[in-house]
Amino acid sequence: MGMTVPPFSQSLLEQDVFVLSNLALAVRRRLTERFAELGLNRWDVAVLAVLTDHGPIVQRAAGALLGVDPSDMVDMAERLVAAGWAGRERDPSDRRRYLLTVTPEGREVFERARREELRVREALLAPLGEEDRERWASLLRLLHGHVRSGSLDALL
Amino acid sequence: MGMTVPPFSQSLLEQDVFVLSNLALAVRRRLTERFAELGLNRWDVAVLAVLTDHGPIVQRAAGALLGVDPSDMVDMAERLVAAGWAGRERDPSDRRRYLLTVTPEGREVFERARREELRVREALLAPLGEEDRERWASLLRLLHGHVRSGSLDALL
DNA sequence: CTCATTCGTTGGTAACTACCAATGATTGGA
DNA sequence: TCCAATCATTGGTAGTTACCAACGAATGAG
Repeated sequence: MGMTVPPFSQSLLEQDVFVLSNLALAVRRRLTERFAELGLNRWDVAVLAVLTDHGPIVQRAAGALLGVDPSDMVDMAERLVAAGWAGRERDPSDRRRYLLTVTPEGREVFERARREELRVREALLAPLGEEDRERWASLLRLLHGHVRSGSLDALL
Repeated sequence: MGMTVPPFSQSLLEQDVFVLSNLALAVRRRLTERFAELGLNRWDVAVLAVLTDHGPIVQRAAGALLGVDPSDMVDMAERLVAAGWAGRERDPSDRRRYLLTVTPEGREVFERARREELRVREALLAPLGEEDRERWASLLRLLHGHVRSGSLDALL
């Protein structure tokens, strides 16, 4: 029996937080590998998502949406521009600002990234039936919203 | 309305892998903070769990159980020994080896860590009813086992 | 016009994760 | 006895994430 993976300690498997982190890390790693095959890293995808959803957007604002420091946005934006996935132009009405836009090529590669995410998700949810998939999706979003709303802090 | 957290892009929220990663990261951060209040980092807890579950264990084997490089185990073990949470003795039958054991103080601090995990878990699951909690726990472990068994690789 | 503020940018720090090569002490097999 | 393998250890590299201070260019308020 191909037991390639080292078994964890029972004491760790009892900790939901540990299991959750471990699961997320493994899946994220998979997806990151898939993204890499498209020449994308995770930040590329995140920024492309923001540009796709929020039309032309000021570089600083895009960073704020992702919780990224303005100084760290510089290279991220530059990467996308260099790859031809994003356009960067001075805001005519405020020449300090850069307006970032997604290019057609950017939309295309982002679509491919979405499809990769779907494939990884499918592989993850493979052992689940339709009902369980819906429960999982529902619980996942519920908990995510709960945590992001800050309620978690209040309860601790 | 305290909207302190920047809203994510819809395109990112549609990606389960992203949501999962984000959720796990936030919860893990919380727990890491709690651990820090006990003077513990995440590796301390993980190693203590291994020592608790697998009696006296060879340092290298403990590392293997956690997927940690032998060279990286050195400092982790040293930290626990210095804190009085673990004992480290040469294996009488093979003096190359170190046998790591958890001390009573180690068991105690690990128990406290477990309680912290429970508190963070409780805060996370606060919006869920009893039924949903069981569903969540069940799905979480099912998916974790699925991923760790390597089935995910095969399906991609 | 002056001045405080904003924006992008440069450059730096710190912690963490994940490797890898080499070495001395020790072991066990040939 | 000799030699290959094992174990802990040292020291090194590389990538990621998350900060922070400072600066020039540009803006807008007064």
